[in-house]
Amino acid sequence: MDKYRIINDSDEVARLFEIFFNYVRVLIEIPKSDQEYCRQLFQAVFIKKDTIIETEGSLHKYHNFIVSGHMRNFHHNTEGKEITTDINDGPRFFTSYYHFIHQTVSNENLQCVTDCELLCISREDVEKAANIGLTTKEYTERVLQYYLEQSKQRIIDLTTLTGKERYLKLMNKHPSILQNVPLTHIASYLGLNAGSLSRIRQELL
Amino acid sequence: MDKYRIINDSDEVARLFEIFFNYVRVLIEIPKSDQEYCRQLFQAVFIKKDTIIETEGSLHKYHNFIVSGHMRNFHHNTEGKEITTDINDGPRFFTSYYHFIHQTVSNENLQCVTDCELLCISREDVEKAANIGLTTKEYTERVLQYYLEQSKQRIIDLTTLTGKERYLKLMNKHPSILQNVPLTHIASYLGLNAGSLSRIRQELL
DNA sequence: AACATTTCTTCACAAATGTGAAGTTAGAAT
DNA sequence: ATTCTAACTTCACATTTGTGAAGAAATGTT
Repeated sequence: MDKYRIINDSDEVARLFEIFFNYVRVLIEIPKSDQEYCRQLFQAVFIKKDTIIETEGSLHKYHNFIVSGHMRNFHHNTEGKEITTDINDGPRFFTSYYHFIHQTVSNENLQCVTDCELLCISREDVEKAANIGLTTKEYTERVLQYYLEQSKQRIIDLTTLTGKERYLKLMNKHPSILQNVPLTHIASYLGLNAGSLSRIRQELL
Repeated sequence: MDKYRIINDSDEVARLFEIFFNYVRVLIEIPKSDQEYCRQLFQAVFIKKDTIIETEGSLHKYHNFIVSGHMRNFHHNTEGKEITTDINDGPRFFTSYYHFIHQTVSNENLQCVTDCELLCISREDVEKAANIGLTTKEYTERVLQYYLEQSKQRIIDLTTLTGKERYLKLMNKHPSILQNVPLTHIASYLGLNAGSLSRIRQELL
């Protein structure tokens, strides 16, 4: 079975875009004409569990929107250990922002932890859309700001909360992550040892 | 003695702007005409040690550039405890980015920890400059991106390094912070208890 | 079903960090 | 100089987290 599969069925594609526009609408209203253009630029794909869609040491080509499923962002530290820096579920954009913006060789990997339905747009098409004067630019700014706000909160959590508190917070905000993503990755994301996380979970029973 | 003092002496002002443009030049080249306009928009001020220039519960009015001195960003958590989220020395921009952009009531305080020389521009003037088509907008984006990159690295450090390693890293990158900022604030910034930081310092002797 | 692989848990011990009180030092204020 | 306050250290003890090995459980593969 293939790891990638382009979704062609028009009903399926329509369903994905409906979720996409519902998500985007919260941040910014998109005119009908722009929506039509989006349907041309984004490609709908199904990606199998565990597939890595962008790898370290390369230029990341796509800006990805998770319609359904779970993804993580990870890299290898100097000792070769995997460090998971981000985990999220759809619907939501999920990209290695810094490298996508700077067009520098990335040191990060984007992996679909579960089966995923994605809407992907290439870097060039993002720019094409921005040049035509679509609402893209404004939207990109908001996505960046949202990401910044998330990072800020995460720093506060890491400096002020205990491991147990961070775990509970994640459990409350994203219960589906706990049910779908291996605890090894969650431990790394929370800044905990796998064994320590296991102990924390035990204490909560 | 006043806490704020507008710097009028033209030689002094010239010195501050020289440092400012030298800093900015690294990220983006500013045309002479724009530089002249900057001199009109930014105000040079001297601010005394310990003065808080923007407070929580208000709209932050200025975008601040530290020419010399040390500043910190802090807020109070639900238990009323001070949490220091950012510390830096000049030359460098230092602002509560999220709230400045969103123009929402801030929950953060900006404090000059030592005597500071600042160049400050009001929110309205930033927009004014952007509308006139100055290089401002592009520059603001880069500042934001830089801030994002910093946040990302800080998250990695908090999840993967021990307290001692984080302390050493700060010591190497910003030795002047250790000599000028109270350890209480540095401990909070590093996510450590003041006593623990003291112990770590002792072990390094 | 049988096997292999990954994920998760458990354990005992080590190391790191938190806590609050007490004491010391250093600076600021008068 | 004296006093006052804030900053820093120190200590003993509690709590949290790390570590690596071993085993149990779950999942995937053939």
